[in-house]
This record gives sequence, structure tokens and C-alpha cells, in this order.
Amino acid sequence: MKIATWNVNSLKIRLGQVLDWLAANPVDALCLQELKLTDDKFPVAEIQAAGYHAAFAGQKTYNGVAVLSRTAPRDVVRGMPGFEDTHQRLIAVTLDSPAGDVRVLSAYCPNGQSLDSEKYPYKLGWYAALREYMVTELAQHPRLALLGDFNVAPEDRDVHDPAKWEGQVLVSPPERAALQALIDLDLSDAFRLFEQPEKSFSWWDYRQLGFRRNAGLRIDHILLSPALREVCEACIIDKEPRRNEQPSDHTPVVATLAL
DNA sequence: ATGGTAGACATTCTA
Repeated sequence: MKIATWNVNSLKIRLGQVLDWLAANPVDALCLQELKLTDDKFPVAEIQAAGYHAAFAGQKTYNGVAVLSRTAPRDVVRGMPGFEDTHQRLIAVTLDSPAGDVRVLSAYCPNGQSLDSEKYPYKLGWYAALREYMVTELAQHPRLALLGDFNVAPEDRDVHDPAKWEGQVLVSPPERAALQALIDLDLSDAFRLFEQPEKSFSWWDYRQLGFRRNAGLRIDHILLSPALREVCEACIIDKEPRRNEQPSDHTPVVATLAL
């Protein structure tokens, strides 16, 4: 079983690239973020024609998440029960696997904008709510994968120029602590289960030739419960789509599970 | 210190 995550920065603009990528990389589940479209505009027919089911939670202009899957999603939950949020940032589905149910969640964690923005405490509060939600999800689903754009680079080695980024949003200690608190529920960063090239990133700013200079951050992650960590065989960042014309500023992360 | 790009939408906000 292969699972992947990709912040597409507008599914309307990127649909062709998503379908091309799925044709070349027929993963069992692809989590998408930043759909930037309402549910009535979700391209259900095109995704079905490509052989995928879709569970999605969209809104106008901003945010929006989805899980595309080979098998039909069950027990779909949009958002976090008990956490009021005007943003569509989380969707959970259950998928079949030979080893039994696998819970797959697509998350678009808040960016935070800057440390002095009101969006920054919103980000930390959202992370706290996500942690509480994952406590209950993990209790119900031993095989669980939380994938998405976490908008946090966990360590300095996930930052192209740590000195330049020090004290900025996406790398600040409180954000890293919030992500770590999630990981402390006994989740594993799938990418770090394996030896990886130096300077591996998943996002590059559109500005100042970020991709050409490899001036990026690793902020897109696949977090695995213990049962899935045990069967994880690989995790890679696929930089190819970032080379496309009109690319997303993010590129897919893919994990291979022996299921 | 500033602004650089991209997307959606409307002449600005978010990332």
C-alpha cells in the first residue's frame, strides 16, 4: 500500500497535474490540501474516471482538504468534532487493507503568517485541538496515518538556511513543540525512518527562484502510528511535480507500507 | 528594510 500527500495550491489549476501524477504514481491514497474550491466545484467525475474515490471538505478561496483513494472511503469525518473552525483543514477516512482498516487523515495545519499575527495563536490552538483529536483517533484505529501540510519544519536540517529562518514562522520553538507534542503520542515521521539525502525539502517559495536555489523547507509530513511504522518500507519526496509548468509550491511525499 | 511570486477575487488577502 502506498499513501501520499500533496498541497496542490488550487485543485482547479492543478487538476491536470494531479491526474498525470496519479497515472505515473498509482498510490492507494493521495491526501490533498489547499483545494481552494467549494464542494460543488470538486472535480468528482475526473477523479472517478482516473479510478479514484474522493472524500473532500472544501470552501471558497482558501484551505480545503481531500483524500483520493482506490477503495471506497468509510466513516468520513470532516473537521475536528468539538472544535469550532471556519476553515476546512482536516478530513479523516477509513480504508480497507489486507491487514484490516487503515485510518487516513489529510491535514492542512494553519500557516500562522508571523509570530505577531493573530493567526499564530490560532495555529497553536489548532495544533492543541489536533493533538486531543488524535488521542481519540489513535485509541480507535491502531493502523493510522496522518498526512499533510503541517506548516512546521521539525528540525534545522529541514531548513535550507536555519540562521536566516531563526525566529520566523514555520520554524519557531512553540510551533516545533506543538508538532513534537503530536509526535509524542507515539507517531513517527515516516521520512526520518530512513536515510535521506541532505537538504531534502517539500516546499519552496515561488519568490526569488526558491526551487532553483533549493531554498526550501520540509513542512509536508507523513506521521505513522506504531503499527504502520512497523510495516513502513520507504518514504520519499517526489520533486518531479515541482519542475512542472505552473507548479504547486509544494511537492508530493510518498510512503510505502507493506500492507 | 523592502519586496520578490502565485492563486482567488476584486483592486487585497493568504501563503
